[in-house]
Amino acid sequence: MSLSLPANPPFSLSAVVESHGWFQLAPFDWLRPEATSEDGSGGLLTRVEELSSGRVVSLRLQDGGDGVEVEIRDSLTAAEEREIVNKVTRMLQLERDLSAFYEVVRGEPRLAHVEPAAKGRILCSPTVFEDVVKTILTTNVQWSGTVRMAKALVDQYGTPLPGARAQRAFPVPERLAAEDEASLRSAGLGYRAPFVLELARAVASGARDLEVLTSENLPTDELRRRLLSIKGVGDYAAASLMMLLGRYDFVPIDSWARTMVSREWHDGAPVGRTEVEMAFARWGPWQGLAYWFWAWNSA
DNA sequence: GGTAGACCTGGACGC
DNA sequence: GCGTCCAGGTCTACC
Repeated sequence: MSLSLPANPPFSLSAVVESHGWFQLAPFDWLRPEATSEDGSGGLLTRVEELSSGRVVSLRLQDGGDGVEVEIRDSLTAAEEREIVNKVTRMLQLERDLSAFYEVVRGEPRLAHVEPAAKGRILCSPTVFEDVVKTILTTNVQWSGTVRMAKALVDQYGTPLPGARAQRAFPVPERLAAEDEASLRSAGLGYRAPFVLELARAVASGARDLEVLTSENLPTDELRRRLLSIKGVGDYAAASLMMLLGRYDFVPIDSWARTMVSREWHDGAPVGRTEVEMAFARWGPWQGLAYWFWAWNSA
């Protein structure tokens, strides 16, 4: 069966998918546009997803009209279909309205590319839990390490797709909560293992509700406070997660951000948090997006 | 509130 | 091939 989901214009699947490196993390798989069409349009995003009913399905997402076309091999119940619609809507931020952002950055040459290319949406996971775990996996490690750890979690703990055991979903909190720290360490998570385990157990037990963080009614300061209360989530990780949650008031400042700001505005001299913050402060509530999509001189 | 050291791993480098 | 050093954010203990 297939589902056609509309998006707030402008929309481009490849612009969302390639907004950052999430598409390289299991169980996402991305066939770039040049691999799927002669004119360079399109692209195919696939992902194995475990539904709350316990069923595991394979999703194939492609550009479709004014939104995205979702193809699922199996027939679904109405509840399962609703769940997939909700998850895809979150993954691709289909309902995000970025017209105010485009208005604010109009006239800034380094951001002139965003609106014509339908950039501004950021690829998310279907659940906040998966986004938080993966963000913890980005800390204090090079990107190749994040890719390796995400793959290990999926390969070792993800529920397989029926008939294709090599294809697995991202493990649900209950699955990770049943493990012990040594097991997660053996998956290559290192010192992050207790952080991920504690989070999974808190979510599985109901002690922590992460999905409530998607509520637009939650004040930004309160959202940040709740994210920082998660072990393993510091300033950088909280700012990154806020971007995924549609709050752009903070710039995720990591070593790359400091390097790029240093090259762009300080002739390569070492810079700290303050200089990065000052570089994007003028964009106010959109500064996170301005940073994210800035066309760096030296990138 | 600010700071130092520990955490873990892969990659770069020198021998 | 082996050993050493370093980079990458966050936590905890300490001042």
